[in-house]
Amino acid sequence: MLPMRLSRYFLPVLKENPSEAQIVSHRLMLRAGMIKQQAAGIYSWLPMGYRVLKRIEQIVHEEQVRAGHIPMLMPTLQPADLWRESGRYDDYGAEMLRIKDRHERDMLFGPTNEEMITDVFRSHVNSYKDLPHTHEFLVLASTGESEVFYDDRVTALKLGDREIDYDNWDEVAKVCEEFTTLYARTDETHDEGVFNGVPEANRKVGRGIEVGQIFYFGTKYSESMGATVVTKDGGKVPVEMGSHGIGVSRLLGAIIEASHDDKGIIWPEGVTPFKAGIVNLKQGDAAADAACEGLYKALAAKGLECLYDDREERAGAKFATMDLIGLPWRITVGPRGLANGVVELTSRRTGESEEMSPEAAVARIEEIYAAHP
RNA sequence: CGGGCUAUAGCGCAGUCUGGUAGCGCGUCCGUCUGGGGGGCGGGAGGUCGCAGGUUCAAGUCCUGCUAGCCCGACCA
Repeated sequence: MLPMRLSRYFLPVLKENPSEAQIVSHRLMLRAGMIKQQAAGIYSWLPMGYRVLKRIEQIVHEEQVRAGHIPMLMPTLQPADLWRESGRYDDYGAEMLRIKDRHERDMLFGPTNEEMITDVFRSHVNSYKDLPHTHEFLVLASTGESEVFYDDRVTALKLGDREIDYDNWDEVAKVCEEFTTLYARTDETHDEGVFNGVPEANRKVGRGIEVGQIFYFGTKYSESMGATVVTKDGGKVPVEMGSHGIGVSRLLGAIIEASHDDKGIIWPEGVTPFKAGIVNLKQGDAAADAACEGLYKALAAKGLECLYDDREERAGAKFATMDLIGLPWRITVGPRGLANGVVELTSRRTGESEEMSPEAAVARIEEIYAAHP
């Protein structure tokens, strides 16, 4: 997508804190014009928020595919009959939205997809030969949004950098070992005694946000819904099942929780909605306007999506908006600097500024993002 | 589903106790001076006070019922 002029964009920022938002990430998303609440727990993603959401989704998707996932899509509107088979139609209470279609058939708004995938599976997979050769499921407790106690080495794991041969039992076992032996608990399951066994240098206590989980179902769904395969010796067994997921929108919130200050969001380069912001300090000044246009086009030519604040606003208002929405880099353009042939490149994270020629600024931005494809 | 809190202009709030002309800040619109961190001055628009009943000469304010939102819990992938 091309760079965007703020005067033509839709960015409804709020100067004051909405009263209903208590959590800092929620507050900042509302203030930065990323989301709009439509009902309890139901939000519209406004342009700025949508860009970040899609960006994170894309990263997660790419990594999942790299790890061997095969994407597919299942309906949210689901027939009640499948849920009756698994027994969950009655287990769920008012939490589940139940509806009837025009033929008076019972339908539901599926909060999850186990019944769907089990039905797909049982329709098309009959033999053990059709199954992938997975050796083990890893089961992690959900972390919740709470205090967490963990061994430092848990977060030091660098999974993306390694190649694993899933047919090699020893290799897989080694990874499992890495996951399952290190201590990592929420306050609900925390054991002070065991935690004290962790080397003191690695002992960490902090706030945790659940952004994903892994569940092991066993044969809960396969048995009740008849998802079986024929084994080597001709027998019939229900398949072992499990699931895992990443909450993309929650991940977005977690990033803000971890990366903000009192002025607003600070986007990491990898997920920022725009690579940089261009602030024209004196809209209508011939030199400033021309310099901004030049930057805007030069960055666009290099495929760098930036946001040009070309509004008729005071400098202070433009700075405040940029700080709030959190673009990691800002190019400030004004008559004063241009008289010396320079613009200012400012890091949102450190607040440090550096004066340089417009060409040098473009080169720097390009260089910075070469490291964040 | 339980417990607590809230509802007044687009947003943030006062006014409710003690009933009597609908207020403030921000935003917005017009004009003007400005122009390197949410600017100054002048002028304007904008509200069936969440909804429905009731008490009263009179209800934003008192009473009853409802609805919506927020927080905590329960539930859950």
